[in-house]
Amino acid sequence: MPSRPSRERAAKVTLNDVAMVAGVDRSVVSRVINGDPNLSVRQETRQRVLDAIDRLGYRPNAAARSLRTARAYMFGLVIPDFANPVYAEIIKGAERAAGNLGYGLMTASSGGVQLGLAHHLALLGQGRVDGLLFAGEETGHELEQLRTSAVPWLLVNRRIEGSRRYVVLDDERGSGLAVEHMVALGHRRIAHLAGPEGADTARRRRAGYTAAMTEAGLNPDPRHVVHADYTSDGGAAAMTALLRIEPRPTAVVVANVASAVGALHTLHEAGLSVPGDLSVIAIHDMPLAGHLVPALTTVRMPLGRLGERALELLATSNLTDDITEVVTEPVDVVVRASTAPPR
Amino acid sequence: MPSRPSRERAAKVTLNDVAMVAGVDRSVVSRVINGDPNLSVRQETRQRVLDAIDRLGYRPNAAARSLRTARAYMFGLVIPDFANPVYAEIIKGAERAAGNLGYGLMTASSGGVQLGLAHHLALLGQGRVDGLLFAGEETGHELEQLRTSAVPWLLVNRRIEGSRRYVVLDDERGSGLAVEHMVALGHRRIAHLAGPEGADTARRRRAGYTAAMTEAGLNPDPRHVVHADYTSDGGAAAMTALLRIEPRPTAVVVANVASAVGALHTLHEAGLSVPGDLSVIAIHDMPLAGHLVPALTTVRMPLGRLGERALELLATSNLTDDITEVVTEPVDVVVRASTAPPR
DNA sequence: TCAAGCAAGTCAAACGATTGTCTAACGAGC
DNA sequence: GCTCGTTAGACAATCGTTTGACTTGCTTGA
Repeated sequence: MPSRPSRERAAKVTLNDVAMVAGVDRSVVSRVINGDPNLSVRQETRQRVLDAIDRLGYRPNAAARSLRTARAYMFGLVIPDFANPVYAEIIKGAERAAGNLGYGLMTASSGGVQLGLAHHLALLGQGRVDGLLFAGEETGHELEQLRTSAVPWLLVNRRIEGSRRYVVLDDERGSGLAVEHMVALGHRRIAHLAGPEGADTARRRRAGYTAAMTEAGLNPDPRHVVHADYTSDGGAAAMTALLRIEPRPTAVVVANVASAVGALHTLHEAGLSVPGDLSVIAIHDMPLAGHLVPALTTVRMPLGRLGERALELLATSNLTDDITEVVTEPVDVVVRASTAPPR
Repeated sequence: MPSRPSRERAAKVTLNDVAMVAGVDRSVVSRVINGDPNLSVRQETRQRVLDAIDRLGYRPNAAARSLRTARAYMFGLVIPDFANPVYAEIIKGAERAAGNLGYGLMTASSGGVQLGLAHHLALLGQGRVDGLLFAGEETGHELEQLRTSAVPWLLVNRRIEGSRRYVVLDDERGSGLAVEHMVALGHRRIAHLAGPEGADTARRRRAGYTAAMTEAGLNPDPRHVVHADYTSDGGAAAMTALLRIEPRPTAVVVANVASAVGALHTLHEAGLSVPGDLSVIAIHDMPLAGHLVPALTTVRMPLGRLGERALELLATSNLTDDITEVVTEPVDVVVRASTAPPR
């Protein structure tokens, strides 16, 4: 009868221990575990090995395995801030893709600890992960360090000057659709509450806004573009600034949901009705949007797919390959209650 | 002049390579890097070593180091869902604490991939991390597996039957304060929009609600306690149910912010005013709360401190120690616009 | 002059797993 | 009875670091 009884101590059990108990060489145990096709064993021996593993509660040592095989079966993802729900979607997508490939994914944030990229590279060094995804706010200067690193890396959701390894979304199209939605409703004075001036995503969304305005035959008033920092506070402040402009815009395309939350709050405080006095649309969709007051119309971007694709590319690329991909999957407008024709 | 020029290839550089270039034994390089006090070396030699490291772009191999020292200088944290902002605060706290101790923290989610704890244990096995924090939704059954694991672990923000290793917040006090706030405003029919029935945090918050109601001489109507699942959708549905009760409560203590978002939305749809018709307070504070419409009164709980403390305890505990700590740090009411005296 | 002491390193054995190469035993075929 | 081919597993090198023990050549004190 196979030994079902409780496994033993939590002490360190190695391949050698298992081999002793099973009465075989440790190489046999290793091959049994890994299903090595070169191994031939009797069924009975194999069972002895499996029983020993079970009874001792053996767990392979990841460090030893990584050292020997030069693979960690683990990828890393560095994001700026866990509180930003945009990254949650990206992480989920990347985790899904990693799981499908039989890998794990570990995420760390660069924002909290002010130690920067160098810290992460030191920690993640070699041997800990097989590749690194950066969805962060690293400067070009910091990325310089990546060049001397032996682990494959890839920028997610942002490009950086001089880098030829990135995956991004079609942000131009995202804000373009937002503008088109407003235009279709009959708006002509459409403002843009943009992201931080330095950010690549903000730049691309702004470009999409401008292009779509021009395409619609509207000449965007330069005062109608204000920058915020992708936070609720920033969005609130920027909206306050927008409200001072005469004539006031009748619609605003907000660069992300967090800013839109702040913007809606400002409008409420100012006694303005949405969408009565002003229509609001934001880039990126997420569950929160549907529950805001009023429910927020958004442009749904394939953030999960972005994370997924980034990981796939990372897993299959050489360190020296160029990777410059735009994930164009579905981008569409989710119409809710915050947009309507102008009065 | 020290060699400033560009570092070289991204190929694999080992301690041996550095030793060759510097003309010393690899043990010297190792000791220089790690600041071994037993080493005595001439300043000039040390500099040769440092130059070689710099020139070759050497980065220590984490796997080899972990294998040899049996320490990974890395902790792991498993959460159920990155989209839940409550965990963001916990993660940040834990990352901070890890950084202070010279460790890294890697976070993974258990929810996305439906592989469960076993998968994570296999991946994180031995040698990859020095300890594991679980802020998740593991069942007691799953935790059984932890018992055979050699890596120290700790439950965060939840207890589980039979486990003596956890850190939690004072959730009783949190919802107690919420009730007291409502009572102080003059409310008497105070409902509780609770969390999922099975969840430990929900149970404790509910207990705090009941105790505070009793303490205030109010006999809580059992129909005034409804359960939701900590999501916006759940909160919306539960609020709908609450509104059907006669006489209607004048105040509601919501178990978390996500549910409160859904609840506010339901109230808005129902044409009820907050706080005019109903006052709303939620457990946990976060930036979003201040920007909702209306701005949400909350009970601020020290989530960051919880993560921080959990990591500290994990780092300093033996696998066999009991750890049963309640983080009681500041818990206070953040008054915003969603609560007022009853009409 | 000699031993002791110190400075400046060197040597080599681990850590735990993987994997290419070997070997012993056995049965089949002639 | 002998060779050959399999089967079933054993052997041992290796991955890159760390670290206790050891060596070598000087200096110093008596």
